[in-house]
Amino acid sequence: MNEIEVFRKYVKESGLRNTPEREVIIEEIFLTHDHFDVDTLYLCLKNKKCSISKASIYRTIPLLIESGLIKEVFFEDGHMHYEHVLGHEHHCHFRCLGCGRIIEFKQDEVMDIEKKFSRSHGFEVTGHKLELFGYCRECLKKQGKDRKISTTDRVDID
Amino acid sequence: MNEIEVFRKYVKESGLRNTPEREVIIEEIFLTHDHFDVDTLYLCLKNKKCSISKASIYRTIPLLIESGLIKEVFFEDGHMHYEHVLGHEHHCHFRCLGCGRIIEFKQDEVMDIEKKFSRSHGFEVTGHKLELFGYCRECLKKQGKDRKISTTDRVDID
DNA sequence: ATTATTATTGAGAATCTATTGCAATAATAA
DNA sequence: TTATTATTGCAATAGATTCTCAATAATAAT
Ligand SMILES: [Mn+2]
Ligand SMILES: [Mn+2]
Ligand SMILES: [Zn+2]
Ligand SMILES: [Zn+2]
Repeated sequence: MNEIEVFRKYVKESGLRNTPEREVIIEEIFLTHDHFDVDTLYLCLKNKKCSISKASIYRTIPLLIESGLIKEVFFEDGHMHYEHVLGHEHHCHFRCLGCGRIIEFKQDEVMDIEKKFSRSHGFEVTGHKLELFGYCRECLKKQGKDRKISTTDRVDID
Repeated sequence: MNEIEVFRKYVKESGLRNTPEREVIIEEIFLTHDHFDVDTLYLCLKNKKCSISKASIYRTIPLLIESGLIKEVFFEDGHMHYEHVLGHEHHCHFRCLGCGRIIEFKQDEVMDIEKKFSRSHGFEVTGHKLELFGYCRECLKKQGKDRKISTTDRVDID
């Protein structure tokens, strides 16, 4: 099932109605793997002459989250940023405090943390969000500093 | 050094000026370990007759973050929530999707993830934010469901 | 196909959060 | 004590999101 089919199934089961506007929004979101926000999505569609009102975009986003197509990634510059989920492996984010760049990385160890916490508390853990902060290599170079090597660090770089 | 002393040092070194308003804000924040937002902080102070304008609170928060006294914890209900840092051990948060409750927990394994990422990318990692999502025991009971036990789960509960 | 029902749309108004301009005040240094 | 200027409170403003409402259109029923 692709994203459109998933959404059609979702609206049917929820007693909602599908519309061309919603499918245009979904198609635009799944064109790239980039993070996005409401305004850039709105302007993208506007430039492509398939203009959709901001109200409709704001009203569609909760449906896309509910149907598992997208999720919130981070809040920045006064508004939320999203990414699509379907067909995009789960990953974590590193944010460079110097240049603002976001780097994605996969990390299976977080699953162990989920399980450990779930066991010890008797809770059901359905997901997580992990964000690392720091400085990317370019920003470290720019400052003339190399990465701080901690004493517990291995010396060989893999 | 307590929080007031840390802040006095910070304003001196930054060429700013300390004020009674700022110290009242800091004292209120460090009265409890609860998460807080601007509005509850504002109303708390208003009720205690040491009213301070919202503008001053908004202007003070970046200074408190910069001086390491507080940090952003999560964005919810359309605005940011904070917690104080000094004298409060670093921890992660579990958010119950049923009742909205936030549960704090400590988790050293994230440090390993930081180091691993730092080594493999040559970045400097200065911090992280880990949030788990799911359902707390009370919410699972309310739904008549127990926690799903995955096949990889150990059976003995520690 | 036609009709009835009602969810959805777009435009703008309203709301809410956060920032900013400004005159009065007050913290620091001279 | 005086001079300098950061800070304050208030109100105005900006920006993000939600809401109102009339027109439209997706679905179900006939
Ligand atoms: Mn991502
Ligand atoms: Mn906390
Ligand atoms: Zn960078
Ligand atoms: Zn709960």
